[in-house]
Amino acid sequence: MLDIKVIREDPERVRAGALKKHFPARAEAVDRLLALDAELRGLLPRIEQMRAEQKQAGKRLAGLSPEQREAVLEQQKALKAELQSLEAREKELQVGVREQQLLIPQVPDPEVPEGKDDQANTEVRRVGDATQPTFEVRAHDDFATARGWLDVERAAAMAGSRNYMLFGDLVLLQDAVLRLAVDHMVAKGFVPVDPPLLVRDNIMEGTGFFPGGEEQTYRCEVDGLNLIGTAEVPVTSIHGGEILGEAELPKLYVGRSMCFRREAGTYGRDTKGLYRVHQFQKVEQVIIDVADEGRSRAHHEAIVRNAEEVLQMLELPYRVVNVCGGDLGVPQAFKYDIECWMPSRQAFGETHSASRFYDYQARRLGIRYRPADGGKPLHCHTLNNTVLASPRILIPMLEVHQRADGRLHVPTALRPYLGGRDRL
RNA sequence: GGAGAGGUGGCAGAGUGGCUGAAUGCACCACCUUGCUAAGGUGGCGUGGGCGUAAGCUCACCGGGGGUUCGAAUCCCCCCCUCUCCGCCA
Repeated sequence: MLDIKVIREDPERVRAGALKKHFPARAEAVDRLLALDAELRGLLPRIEQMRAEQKQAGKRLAGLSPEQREAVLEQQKALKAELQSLEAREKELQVGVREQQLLIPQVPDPEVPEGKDDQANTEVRRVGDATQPTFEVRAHDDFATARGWLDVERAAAMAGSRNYMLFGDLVLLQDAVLRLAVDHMVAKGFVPVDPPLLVRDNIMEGTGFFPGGEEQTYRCEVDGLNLIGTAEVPVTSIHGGEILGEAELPKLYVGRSMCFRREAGTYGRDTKGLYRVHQFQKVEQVIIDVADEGRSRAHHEAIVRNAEEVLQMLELPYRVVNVCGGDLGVPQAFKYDIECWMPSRQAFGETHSASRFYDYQARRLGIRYRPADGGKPLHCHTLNNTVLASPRILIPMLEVHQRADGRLHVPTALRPYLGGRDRL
């Protein structure tokens, strides 16, 4: 969430930010917040004064008093009754302020393009050769099914649509790309994490997925737990509620986990193949560092490069796009997507998403650090980016590396993970 | 699942109804001392909010939420977590 002081100082900027992200309803939360906040601040001095009075009288009463005690007690009771009604209102206001504050989105950075949806994203750079080969490339799912590597029908029969089963070499290939991604990040000093997949509501809230993302989340109601949609959730929350030392920062983590998404409201979109599915595996990089915009920006560029390096090792053509306002999530200030070339679509398809949040998540989660000079604790900055998500990454793998003979080319960097094989 | 014990400031650890926002130690910050990456001395040092140009004043917070009381870290209830023992299962 945003610092309430920031909202008070420049509500117009915050409101404009919400509108740039195409969240008109959330923009209105700014006004509701300010109204509640104003009432609360009007009430607080009165309440505080009464509490101070109560405290003082109580202390005097402690020492000694024969029957004078009775009179004071009467007064105290009257004071208490009045105070209680004011406190009830205070409580309401505080809850209301928090509710509205959670709804208010992070303000997008100035260089975020205007726009309603991904059509308005702007290309930053394009890497690799996306030209079509001479033979006719089969769509990834047709190809994989023909090879006996994929069965969507049987998966759907037991689990519904948007499910899949992988078999044989495709399972091994998936493990290989995931492991390559983890190894790449570990070599860069990231600590690998195998996190909980089921988390409490407050963790979903802290990372900005709740409120708002409930529909996309599988929930285990009897236990009050939610299946994570990304390792970002538990990994960013590792230091929730803590005050770190500046010397410990930055924290570099690479989470590897299953991810689950309901994909509600996406009926009819991307129904074919492995593009949009309910469960997948993802390697995710997370950085927690000091509150410095320049450093956040530098980290952001670095984590995009990390993902690009993996794609280059996988010999996949891709482009990096600057995500427009309407395509940004609630907590993000800026986001790059990486899109891999997908021959069957004759288009680039999103495979990665790199976000910076500044202190938005850290404020919600209570991740702070004590500056080296010993000053007051500050909220950290957080960032994250996909390193690799499968099976979506298998789409370009199966199409770009498909060969005329019906076999699959194995990129050099991947061969050590597949027993040295160069074709599958 | 059953039975106990416990959750206090960055950490360790006192505190069982008002004198406690909280002893003490460590860590940390500032200054001083000291002939050398050690040791010592003095002072400071929880977090968040409100009011104030400021100095400062004030309120809340001792796992979370309710309650008792004029007054709760301290008493009662519910929940969460940790540890130990038993059971169960892998």
